[in-house]
Amino acid sequence: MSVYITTPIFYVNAQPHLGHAYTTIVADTMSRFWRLCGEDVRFQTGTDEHGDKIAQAAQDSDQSPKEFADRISGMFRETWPILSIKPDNFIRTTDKAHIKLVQTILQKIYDNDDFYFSEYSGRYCKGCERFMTEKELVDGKCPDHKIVPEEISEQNYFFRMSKYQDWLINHIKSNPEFITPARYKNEALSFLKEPLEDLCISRPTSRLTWGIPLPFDDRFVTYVWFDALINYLAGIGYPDGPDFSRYWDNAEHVIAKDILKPHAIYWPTMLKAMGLAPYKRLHVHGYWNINNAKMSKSLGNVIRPAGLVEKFGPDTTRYFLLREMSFGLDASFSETAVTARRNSDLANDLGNLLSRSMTMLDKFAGAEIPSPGEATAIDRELADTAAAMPAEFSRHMKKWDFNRALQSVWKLISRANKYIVTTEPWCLAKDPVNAQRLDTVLYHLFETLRLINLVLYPIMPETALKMATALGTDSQPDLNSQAKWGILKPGTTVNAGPPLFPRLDTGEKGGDKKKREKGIKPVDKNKKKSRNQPGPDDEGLITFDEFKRLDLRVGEIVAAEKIKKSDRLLKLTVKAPEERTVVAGIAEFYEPRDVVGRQVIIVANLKPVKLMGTTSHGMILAAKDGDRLVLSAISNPVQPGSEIS
RNA sequence: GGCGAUGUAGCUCAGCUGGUUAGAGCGCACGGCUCAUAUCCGUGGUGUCCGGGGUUCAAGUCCCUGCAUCGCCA
Repeated sequence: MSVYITTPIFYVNAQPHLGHAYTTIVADTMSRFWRLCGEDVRFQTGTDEHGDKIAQAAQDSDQSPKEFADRISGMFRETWPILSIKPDNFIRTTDKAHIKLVQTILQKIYDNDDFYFSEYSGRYCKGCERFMTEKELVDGKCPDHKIVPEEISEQNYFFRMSKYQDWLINHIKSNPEFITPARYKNEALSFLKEPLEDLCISRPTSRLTWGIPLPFDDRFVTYVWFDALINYLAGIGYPDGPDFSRYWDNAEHVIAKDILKPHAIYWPTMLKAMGLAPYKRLHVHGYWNINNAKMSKSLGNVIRPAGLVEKFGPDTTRYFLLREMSFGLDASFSETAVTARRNSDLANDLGNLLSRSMTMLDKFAGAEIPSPGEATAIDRELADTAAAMPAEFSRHMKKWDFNRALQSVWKLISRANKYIVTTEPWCLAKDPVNAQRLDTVLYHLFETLRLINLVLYPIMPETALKMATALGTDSQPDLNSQAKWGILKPGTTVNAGPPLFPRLDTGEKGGDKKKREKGIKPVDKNKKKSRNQPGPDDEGLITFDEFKRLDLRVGEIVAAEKIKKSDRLLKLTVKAPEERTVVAGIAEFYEPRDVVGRQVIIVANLKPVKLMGTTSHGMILAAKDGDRLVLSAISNPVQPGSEIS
C-alpha cells in the first residue's frame, strides 16, 4: 500500500511557529510510522507564496516579492531538519511546475464552463484589502482603519461551487472517515446546511500582480485557492507523472482547524470539477494555547520551533507535542509543562530505565545479553505485556491518537521499572546459585527495552537510534517482523552511552548555597534573574512570558515548628491549596506560633531542595529591611492556593 | 445576533452506545529499595463530575434551561 501525507503549504507572511511545527511533526511522525510498517510513503510540505500580503510585506522590506518569499520559505526549509522532520518534497507555489499546472487546471475548468465572469460590488477597505459587509461597518467606517470604505464594483471570475454541494454532502456522509476527528466532519456538514456561494477565484491585476495569471484572461491573476490547494497535485506530478497514480488515491491531508473550510469544502469540489477523486482523508487538529492565552504576535507569545529545539532538543519537543495534545482538541503549551514531561517521562522513566538496565548488565553479566533460563510467572507477565504493546501502540497510531499510543508505551516502561524492583537483580547477583535466574531476568528486561525502542522510531528518531546503538540492535527497524517476543540474540554486546535525557534545571550548580539555605527570597525588584532563562534584556526587563513561569500563590501557614540544630529555619506546613512543607529562614524573626494562620505569598513551582534534612517545596516571599525579614501578606483573606498575577 | 464546542481531583486531562464504591499522569504526604540521570517501587487523601430543572429502576453520560470560557458565521 502507498500513503501520501501532506501538511498545508505555509503562508510566508510569518516565520515558522509552534503551530506549523506541530502540524509538520504529526505528518512526519505518521510518515515514519507507515514506513516502519513497511509502507510506501510520500510526505510533502511547502510554502504558499503569492498574494496581497506578501506583495505588501515585500514592499515594506524593500525587496521584490520573490526575494521576500525566498527568504521566508528558506526559514521553513531550514527549520524542519532540526526537528528531525524529513519531507520527501518541499513544494513552493512559485515553482515553475506548480504555476504551469495551476494554469492548465484553470483552463480546463474554464473550458468545462465551471467558471463564469460576473460583477461584484461592495465596500472595499483599502486597509483591510478586502470587501466589507454592511454589518461589519461601524458608523459606515471600517472598525479597524476608521476610514469609509470605497464603494467599488469589480468584475471577477467565479467558480460554480454550488453545483457540487449535494454531491459533497453525500460524499461526506457516505465516507465517515473522510474528515476526522468527527467533530470537524460535523462542522463541515453544518457549513453545508446553508446554500454554498460560488467562490471568487480572481483578482484584477490593477489591484494585485503577485499571482498566477489566468490563462484565459491576462487582466486577472488567480486568488488563493486555485493556486494554493493545487500544490497537493503538483507535488506528485499530476497529471502525467507516475507518482500521481501511485499516491493520489491514498492522499491524507493534515491541517489545523483554521483552514477546515477550504480543505473540507472548496478543495473536494474543485477536485470534482477537475474530474478527480477527492483525497482520501482530512485530519484536523486544534490549537496550542500558550500559558492559557492564544498565541499571537500582538501578545508577543509566539513560540519559535528553533528556540524549543535549542532548549529541549528535537526529541523532547516532538514527544511533548505528540503526548500532550489530544489530536483534534486544543491543548496548552508552556515551557514548565515541557520541562515536567521531559523530567518525569523521558529522564526518570525511559532514560533512567535504560541507564539502570545498562549498568546492571554491565556489572552482572559483562555487558552481554545472557541466555534466558526458564521463565516464571512474573517473567511471563512482563513478556506478555511487552509483546502486546506494539499492537496496541499501532492501533492508536492508525487512529492518530498519539497521546494514547504513547501512553501504551509508557505503561510498559513503568511495568519494566516495577519488574526490576520485584526481581531485585542486585540481590540475585550476590549469590552464584542464582546465576541462571539473573540471566533470565536480564534477558526479559532487555527484550522489553528492544520492543520499546522499536516503536519509538516514528516519535523520537534520534533517541531511537541512540537506544538501538546502546542495545546493539541497530539493524533496519521493521514493525512487522520485529514486534514479537524473543528476537534479541543472547551474546549481543551492549554499549551504554551517555544518558538519553539528562534532567533539566537541576539548579544544584553554582555557589549560591547560602541563599538556598535561607529558603527565603527577599522581595527585591532589582534582583538579577537566574541565568538559565532567556534572561532580562539590556534594560533589565523581563517579558510577561518569563514572569508567567513563576507560579506565585497565596499559601496559608497551617503549622510551624523549629528545625532542630538550626537557629534560622522554620519548618512550615503551607496550604496552597494542597499541603506542602516549606522551609523558611525566618526563625530569628518569627516564633512558630506567630506565623500559624497567616497567609503569605509563596513561589509554588520552585524545585524542591533539602535543608538541614527537611525537603522544602517552595519558598516564602518576605521583604528584606536591613537585616530584618518581614513576611509578605495580602490585604484580605483569600482561598489558599489563589494565584498571584 | 445565529451556530457550535468546552466546563470532571491543586494542575493537565481520560471517561465508548446511561449501569457496581468516578479514573490516569503530574504535584503533595508517608514508607521501602540502592541497579540507576537525588532516579525507581509501594501506600494515602481530596472531587456539590459548572448551577438549576427533568426523563429513568439507574445520569458525569440523555433532554430543557441558566452561567462561564472559547471558536466559527453573518
